[in-house]
Amino acid sequence: METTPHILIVDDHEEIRSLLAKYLRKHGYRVTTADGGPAMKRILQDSAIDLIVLDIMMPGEDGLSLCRSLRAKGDLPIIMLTAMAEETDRVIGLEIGADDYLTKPFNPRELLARIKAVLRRARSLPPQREQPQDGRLRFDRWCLNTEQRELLDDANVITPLSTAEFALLMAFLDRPNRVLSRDQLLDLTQGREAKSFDRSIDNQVSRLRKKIEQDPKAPRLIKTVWGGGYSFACDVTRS
Amino acid sequence: METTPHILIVDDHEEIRSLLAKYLRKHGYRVTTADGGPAMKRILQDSAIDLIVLDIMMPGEDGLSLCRSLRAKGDLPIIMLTAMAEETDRVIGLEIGADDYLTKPFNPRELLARIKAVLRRARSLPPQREQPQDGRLRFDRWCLNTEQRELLDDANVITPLSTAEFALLMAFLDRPNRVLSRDQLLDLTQGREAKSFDRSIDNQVSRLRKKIEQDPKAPRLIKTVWGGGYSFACDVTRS
DNA sequence: CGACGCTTGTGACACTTTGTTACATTTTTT
DNA sequence: AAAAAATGTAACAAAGTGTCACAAGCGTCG
Repeated sequence: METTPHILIVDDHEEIRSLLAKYLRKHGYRVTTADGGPAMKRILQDSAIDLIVLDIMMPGEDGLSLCRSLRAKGDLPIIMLTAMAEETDRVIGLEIGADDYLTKPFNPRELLARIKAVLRRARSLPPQREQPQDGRLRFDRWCLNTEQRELLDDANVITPLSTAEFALLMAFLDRPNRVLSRDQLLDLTQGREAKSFDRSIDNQVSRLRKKIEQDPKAPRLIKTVWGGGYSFACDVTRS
Repeated sequence: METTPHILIVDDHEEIRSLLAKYLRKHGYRVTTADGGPAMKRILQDSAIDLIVLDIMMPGEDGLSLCRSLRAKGDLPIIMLTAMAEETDRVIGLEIGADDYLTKPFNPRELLARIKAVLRRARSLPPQREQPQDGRLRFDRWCLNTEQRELLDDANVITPLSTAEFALLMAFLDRPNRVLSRDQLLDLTQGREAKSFDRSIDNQVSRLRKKIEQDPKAPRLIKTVWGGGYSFACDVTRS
């Protein structure tokens, strides 16, 4: 079940790309390279990339904005490379959301160590990434078919879910046993920010509870964490 | 409920400890310090630490082995400090499982940036931290299901607990038969510091006693330690 | 086109949870 | 014994939450 991590190197210098690629392959990784933003995006579309090594200094759309847009889409681990030693830029890189950075010139062995460290972190993340999920999530007495967006009970009777309810349930099922704030849920389900006094998540939770809880008044699956948000208190298995 | 991250600094040099503590506090973090492995372990038991800054060079059990043993227990974020500039040692630190490292002397501002980055990464992780076992804690005539956040009596009847009551009970159950100060309990349950004349813990204890004590007026489980705090006087078994 | 149904955000209101205050009580100190 | 410090808890207020009703948006179907 453990597959070799697939690393994407984005750098405009051919020699750096091939040097790093060779080194990382020698250490057992799968490596793909891209010479800039467009190539990177194409490859991300077509492959299951586990980590990106991204040069910050590139012609055209530069590394920083690429990093920003990557971060906006998902949480693919990013290690940034920078030729500048100035601390300011390094700090900016981290604040933008890179998981780590290295200053050129660097020892490939150190890059390797950091890749390991970052991947170790990322591996314990729910595989929410561009994994289209094979499609059946079981929890409690329910089974959610994510492809057909159907919720079946143990007698295979369909309970219809609206779009928003499905999105909310998916958000929970991908992150069980964690407290998710209303902001997070809003972001996960609709990709938008909360207005002031936004009660839409509360309502969706209320509606979802009515459908999946045996006793919506004493919810066992979707727990309220006072002052924190909600937590899906149930084990989820894929099949 | 956004709580301030609590950082533990482990270093045998008093001046470094106080310098870093002061700097990080100025930037809004809660800081506790330890002068070595034993103190570190004690503090980890008693507080809700979010991140450790760990010096690699210390007398006695050194930083590397401390890091290793920490990593074995859970995935508490670790940033290592090293006096050696040799790349080898830095790399070893990362390979052992530190999330990042800094070489002394370093700019506190850079430590700050790395703390931010590591915390951000850790926050999106499932809270796999010292989550003890599968989640059934038995004590007295009760059984607490930590996953479902349900308190059952010996007849399997559910006694509802509020979020704060559950957190308080968990703090006690993880540390039975020892005195916990109000400050510690506040930290463990809410990750915050006490205001002056803060009586919220007293109230929560009072409320919790009403639910789990047979005679709340003569508590057998949650004992008051006059001038010290409270102690959970009961054996707890996991199952 | 228009009526209908479904979905979903908003506002309203009741209810719950929680920290604070106040005061009685207990424990320690003087 | 009186005073001071610490604790228990009822009562209150503020903040957070559950959910009903309603309206706006949207597609369907006649």
